Amino acid sequence: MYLEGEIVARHEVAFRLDRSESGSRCAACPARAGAICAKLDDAALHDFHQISRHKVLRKGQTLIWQGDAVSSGATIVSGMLKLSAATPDGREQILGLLGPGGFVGDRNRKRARYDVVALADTELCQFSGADLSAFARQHPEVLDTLLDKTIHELDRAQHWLMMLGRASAAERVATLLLDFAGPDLRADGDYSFPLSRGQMADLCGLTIETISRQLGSLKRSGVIQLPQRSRFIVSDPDALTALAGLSPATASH
Amino acid sequence: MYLEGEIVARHEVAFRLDRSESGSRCAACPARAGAICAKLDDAALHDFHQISRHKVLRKGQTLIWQGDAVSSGATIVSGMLKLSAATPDGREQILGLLGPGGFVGDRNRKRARYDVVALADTELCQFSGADLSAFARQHPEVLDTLLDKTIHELDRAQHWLMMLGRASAAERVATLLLDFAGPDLRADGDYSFPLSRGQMADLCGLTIETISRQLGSLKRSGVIQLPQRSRFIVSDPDALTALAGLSPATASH
DNA sequence: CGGCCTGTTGATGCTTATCAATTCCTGTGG
DNA sequence: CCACAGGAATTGATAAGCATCAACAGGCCG
Repeated sequence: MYLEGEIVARHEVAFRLDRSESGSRCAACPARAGAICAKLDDAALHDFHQISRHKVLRKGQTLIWQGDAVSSGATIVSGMLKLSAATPDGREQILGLLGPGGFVGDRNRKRARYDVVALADTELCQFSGADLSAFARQHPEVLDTLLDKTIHELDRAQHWLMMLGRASAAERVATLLLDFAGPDLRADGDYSFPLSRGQMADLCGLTIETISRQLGSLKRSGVIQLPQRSRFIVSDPDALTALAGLSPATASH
Repeated sequence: MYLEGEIVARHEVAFRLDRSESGSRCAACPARAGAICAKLDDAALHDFHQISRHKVLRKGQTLIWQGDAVSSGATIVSGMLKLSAATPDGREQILGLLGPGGFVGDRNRKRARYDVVALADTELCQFSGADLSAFARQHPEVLDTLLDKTIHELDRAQHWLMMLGRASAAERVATLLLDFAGPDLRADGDYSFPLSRGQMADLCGLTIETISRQLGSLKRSGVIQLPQRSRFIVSDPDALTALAGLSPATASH
């Protein structure tokens, strides 16, 4: 199995670097600009590095199970995590997605209210809750950054509240495509779906079939093209934006 | 108008106290235990009091309009605020409710993404964004408390994401009633609706008619009684809890 | 007593879920 | 390299759930 071999190799490299000259790995960390360690100076970064532990998740692996006791937090170095809750009868709703720089795991909470699953192979920088609390007491700038990140997550959640509460299927899918396209939306731009149809459905509060139909509808009306399952081309960005409706200033992600 | 007279009187009392021996009012503040000033000691509380301004909103008044520039924050002393967003064509979704101790207004944000409206006569303790930032730099415990509160809001928002994305009308209404009843749910307990049917609809992502029908259905099946429009009695708490479904451990509010 | 706002109830239709069948990729093994 | 298996996605038919439109009832204030 090629993939697994690759992952193990990456893990070992990470582990070796982890034990090397402290802080050097942090300085080169691609996720640092957006992570809770962003505002730390070199000395503080050295200390912070001491309490961190590198961890690798393979695509599909679960970091935290809904209902588990949680006593740690982690920054995402690379990859992507999905936070999702499920009802006893199997309905699932994605509560959030986290990319590089994202922070998962809340202090003060005893039991996880949602599953945390890797949507792609993911590297984490993990901390124990106690270590993180102690560090934050000495370095309030971590709290400051964490507060900013939490507020940002709250914004995103509120944006989706509006979607799930009041938007039609067409509006939800159009908004999702704009989200996927990101800030550099342009005519004939070629973008990829970071999620499967099923995951898009769990995010939008719809079914796979409805997602598929809405994409088909957008394709038939010439707003987008679907050259492959995992890619889309935005032929008419203005039309897509108009379909998304719901307030002009709703760029999240 | 009786109500208005009462409000003006309260406002003037507040104003006089505001100018009196500093900190004394804060010490007696009923909202303090849950507010961002909860962890401040007496000296810090004195300083904090200096940058605060008392403000009173009448029921129905708007504190912040969606799209407005915001440069201040406020703690709710008494009353209740609604955070809601509306689409250009008039659909509204409530994004959150804040009671005493709640904090409204986000640092770093240039424009409000939602309206903030008083659902009842409301007293606020208001701060300029600059003052609050400066104070927080010197008293990181404010950041700490604010982070806790923001995480709590995020939890609530995620709980509602699940509701709006995956719950039926019956489940949403049952959950709402449990929310209203609070932690002391008991058989034949008598509770009041803090929201109108329309506000409940805006919170649940439903219409007024659907809310009314679901309440009627619960009444007909003997789970609740509706002696007045603004009150309900929970005859069968277990049935109500079962109807709310969606994970046993979802007490918010 | 009477208007008016809020809430309830009823009839109908649209939107989206559900169930089912088929097609299309993707990647695996021959 | 090609064929094939198996999951993912699409498409179709039908039904459930909720919205919408409309009429009516009940409080609450003047």
